[in-house]
Amino acid sequence: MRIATWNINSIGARLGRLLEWLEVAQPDALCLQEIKCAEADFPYDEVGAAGYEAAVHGTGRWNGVAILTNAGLQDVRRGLVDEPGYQPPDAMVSAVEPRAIGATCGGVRLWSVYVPNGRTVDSPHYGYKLAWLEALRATVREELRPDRPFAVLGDFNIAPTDADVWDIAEFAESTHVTPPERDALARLRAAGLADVYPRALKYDVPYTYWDYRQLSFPKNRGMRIDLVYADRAFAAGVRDAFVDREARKGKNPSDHAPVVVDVDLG
DNA sequence: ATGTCAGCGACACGCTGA
Repeated sequence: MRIATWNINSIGARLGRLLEWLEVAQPDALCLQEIKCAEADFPYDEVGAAGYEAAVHGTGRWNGVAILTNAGLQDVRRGLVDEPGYQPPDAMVSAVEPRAIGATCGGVRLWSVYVPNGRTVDSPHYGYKLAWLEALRATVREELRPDRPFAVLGDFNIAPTDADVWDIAEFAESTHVTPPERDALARLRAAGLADVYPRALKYDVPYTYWDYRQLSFPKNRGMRIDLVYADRAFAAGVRDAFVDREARKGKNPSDHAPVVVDVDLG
């Protein structure tokens, strides 16, 4: 089975690139993040014509996640256990955002997640990020079962180690590299998940994201923040994993590249 | 040089989020 994850940065702006990539890469399941469209507005017909069913969790302008598959779609679950919402400083109430969806595809349990960015360490969005990661851990603990392979794939907005950013000195005051964020990843691993580390098809480190600004992609000023966290059964079946940086090239790319995993599951 | 991009409300481009 080929299973992939891709922060597509708007399915409306990227539908052509998505259909082209599905044709070339032929994944059996694809976790998408930042679709930026409501569930009812998802391009089901175009994706269906390419051979894929879609489970979608989205409300419109921001965020939004989906799982596409040609291996059968079952037991779709939207949102996390006790998922926190984001409460902006001037807002009266917090709002839960569409950032997580789970589904079983061809016997494999998959979650597509878009972890909150955090913005800055002193922002309320940073605390929201940490609380959201705790809810993700609770959900993983509830979902892990011995009878089916399991993986959480998505944009975690955390670089697991200093080597996962182009220059750690540039991140002295930044989110994505702080100990509390990395501790949250460590707790996911302690719950029974392993980081499926992909091959880089060029350069040394398999970055998955390059900012649109400052020629970051040609200069390879990237970050590895799109991760595949797999349980023991899934991880044991991994035959190959790589970042498809070709998808970051050319006209109208997303700022993220897909992570592709080829896995044999009994 | 912020060497960027997307969506929104509104219909020109500033604002927000990344």
